[in-house]
Amino acid sequence: MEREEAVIKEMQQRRPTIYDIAKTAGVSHMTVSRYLRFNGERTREDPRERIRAAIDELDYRPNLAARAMRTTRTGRLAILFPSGSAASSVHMLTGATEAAREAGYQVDAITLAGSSSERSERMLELAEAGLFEGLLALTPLDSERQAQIASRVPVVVGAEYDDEMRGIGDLADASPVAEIIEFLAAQGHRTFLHIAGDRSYTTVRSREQTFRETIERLGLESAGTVAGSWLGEAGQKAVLDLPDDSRVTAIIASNDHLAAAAIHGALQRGWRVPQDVSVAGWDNNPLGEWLPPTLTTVKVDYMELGRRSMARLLAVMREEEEPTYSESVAAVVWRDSTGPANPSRK
Amino acid sequence: MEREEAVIKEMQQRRPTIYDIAKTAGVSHMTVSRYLRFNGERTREDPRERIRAAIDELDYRPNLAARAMRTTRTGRLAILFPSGSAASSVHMLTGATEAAREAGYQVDAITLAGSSSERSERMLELAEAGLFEGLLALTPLDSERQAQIASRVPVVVGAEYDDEMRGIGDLADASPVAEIIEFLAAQGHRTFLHIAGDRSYTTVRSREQTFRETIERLGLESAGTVAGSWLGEAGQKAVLDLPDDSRVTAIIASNDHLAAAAIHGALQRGWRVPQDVSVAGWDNNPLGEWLPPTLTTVKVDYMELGRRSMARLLAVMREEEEPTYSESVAAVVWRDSTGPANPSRK
DNA sequence: ATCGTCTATCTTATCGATAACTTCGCGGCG
DNA sequence: CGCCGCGAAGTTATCGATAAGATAGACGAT
Repeated sequence: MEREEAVIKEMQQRRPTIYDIAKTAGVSHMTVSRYLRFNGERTREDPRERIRAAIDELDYRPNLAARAMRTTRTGRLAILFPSGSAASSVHMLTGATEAAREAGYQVDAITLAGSSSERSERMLELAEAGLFEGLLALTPLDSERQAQIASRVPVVVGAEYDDEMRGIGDLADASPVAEIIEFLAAQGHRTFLHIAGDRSYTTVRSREQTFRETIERLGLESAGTVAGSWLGEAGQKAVLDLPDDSRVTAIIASNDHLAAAAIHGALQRGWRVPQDVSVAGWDNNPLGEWLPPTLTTVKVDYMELGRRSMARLLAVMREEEEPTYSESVAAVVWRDSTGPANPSRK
Repeated sequence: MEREEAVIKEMQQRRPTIYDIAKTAGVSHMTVSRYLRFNGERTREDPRERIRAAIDELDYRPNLAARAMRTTRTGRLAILFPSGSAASSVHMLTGATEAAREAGYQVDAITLAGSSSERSERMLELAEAGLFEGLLALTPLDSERQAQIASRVPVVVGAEYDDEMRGIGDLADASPVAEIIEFLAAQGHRTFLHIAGDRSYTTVRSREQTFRETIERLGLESAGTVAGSWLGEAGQKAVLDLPDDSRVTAIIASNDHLAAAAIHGALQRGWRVPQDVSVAGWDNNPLGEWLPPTLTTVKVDYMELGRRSMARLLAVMREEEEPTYSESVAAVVWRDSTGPANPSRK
C-alpha cells in the first residue's frame, strides 16, 4: 500500500512527457511528437482531438533540454555582457531581443564577471554547452579564444567594450565628437579641452582619439585631455584647474554628468556658458534638457544598436553577408550650452 | 574515398563527447563521467592522466543539455524582466547575479514581451522546459498561473512591476516619500503638489498612495496629483498651471527628470527654489548634484534590491524561511532644492 | 484481383550524459 | 589456501525528445 501511494505521489509530481500524452490519448508517442512538430497538420482528425485533449488535461509542455539534445536546434541565443555594464545595455538588450524574436529566436542575457580570460573561458562553456545556437558578445575576448569559440557556434563580438579598440562597431563610432568640434571651430573656437572619463572604456579611448585627430586635422589647439574617472568632481576640477589666462573656449566631455560638473566649475569661476565657454556632453541624459543652460549632447540610439548587432549575428548564422548601414546611430543634439566663441577670450 | 572524407570532416566538426574521450583514453565512458563528477578523486593515477590528456587534446566540454536531462540539476536560474524595463534593472540584475554566483548558480536574464497572460504563458514554458532550477520574476503574472508555475519550479515574484500593487516588495516601498513630507512639514510647509509620472508603474501608484496618506495623516493640504507622463514637459506644465495665488510650497516629483522640469517651471514663474518652493525628486540622477540648486532626491540601492530578491528565491529553493531585512534600500538625499517654507507664501 | 504509391502510424535507435548494478582485482584474515 | 570486503572500472538502463525505417490501410492504375 505504502509503495503504491509513493508511486502515485510521484506520478503527480513528475512532469508529463509525450509518452504520458500518448498513453492517455491511446496513440504512440511518435504520433504525439508529429502532432507537436507539425501543429497537428499531419494527424487525422480523430487522434488529433484525443491528443489535444490529453495535452490539455495533463497540461503538458515539452522538455527543451531533451529536444535540444536530439536536434541541436534550441531556438535560443545568448547575449553576453560584462558584469559592470552600463544602463545603456538595457536598451541594447531590448533592441537585440526584438530583432531576434522577429527571426524566431528567444534571447537570454548573461553577465560575465572576472578577467578577460575568465570571461572567455566561461563563454567557451556556453558556446559548447549546446544550449545556444549563437552568441552575441558585448564583452571582449582573448582573440585566440574567439576563433576557438566561433568554430563551434556562431559568435559576433560587438565593439562596445572591445579591449583592442578596433573600430569595427557602431558604438565605438566617435564621429559626433568630430562633428561637434568642426561646428564649434566654424563658430570661432580655437582651443579645446577634453574631459574623457574612465579610460578603461573602449568608447572613452575611441572618443579621445577622435578628439585628438580632429584637433590636429583642423589645425586647432588642444588644452589636453583629463581622464581617469567618471565622478562629477573630476569634471569640475578639470575646469577649476585651468590657468586664469587659459584660452579654452570649448569643452568636450565624455558624458553629460561630467559636462554638467564642468559647467558648474565654469560658473564658479565666473565664466558664462556658452558666452565664455561652450560645453558639450554625451548620452542625452533627460535632465540635460532642464539645466541652465540646456546641455548640448550626443544621443545614441541604443535600441537600434542592439538591433544591428543582432542582425549581424543572424547574418553570420545564416551564412549571409553582414548588413551594412549608412545611418549613424549617434546624433548631436544642439542646445544652449554651446555657441559662438567669445573673441575677447582668444 | 569520398565517403571517408565526409566522415573525417564530420569527426572534426562534431563536438567530442565522453565516449570520444573514453576511446582515446582507453577507458570506459563511465570512468570519464566519474572523473568529471568527482574531479578525478575516485580515479587511479594511471587512467586519470590519460583522461586528462584526452580532454585536453580533444578540447572537450560537457553538453549541458544532456546533463540537465539526466539530472534535472542545471545550475541555472532565470530572471524575468518585462520588456520595457528601466535602467535600474541592470543594477538589480548585477546584484541578483552576484548573489546567485555565491550560491553556485549561473543566471540568465530573459525579457518577456506581450500582455500579462502571454508573459505568463511564456514563463510557464520556461518553468517546465527543464533548463532552470528557479525563476525570479520581476514582472507580474496572472495569479492563477503563478500557482501553476510554482508547482513545477520555485518561483519568486519581485514586486517592482506587480500589477496588483501588493506591498510585498522593497521597490514598492515608498516610505521615503513620507519621510520627505514629514521633514518639510516640520520646516513649515503646508501645501504639497505631487507630480506622479506614468500611473501604469506600480511604484508610481505606490508613491502616490503614500503621498495621499501622509498628507492626510499630518493634516496637511494637497494641491493634487498630476500624472500621466514621464515627459519633462508634463512636470513643467504642472507648475506653470498652478494658479497665481497657489499656496503650494513643496513639490514631490516621481523622478529627477520631472523634478528638474518642475524647477525650471518654477524659475520661469519667478519663484525661487527653495526659498519660494521646495522640490524633491527620486532616482539620484547624477546630474542632480550639479543642478542649480542641487536636487533633493531618493537614492535606491538597486544592486542590494537584486541581491535580496535573489536571496528570497534561493531561500524558497532550499525550503528555508525567507530572509527579512530591517534596512530600507531607499534613502533620502537632502540637497539644496528643499528648504524651510516661505511664511509669506502661506 | 493485384500491385504499387501515398500517407498516417508504429517500432526501434539515437542524442550525451548519469544512475544502478555487475564485475574485476587486490589485500587481509581465518 | 580460499573466502570476503572494498574500491575502481565496466555494462546496461534511462532521462525525453526526434530520426529513420517498417508496417498497415486507402486508393488508383493496370
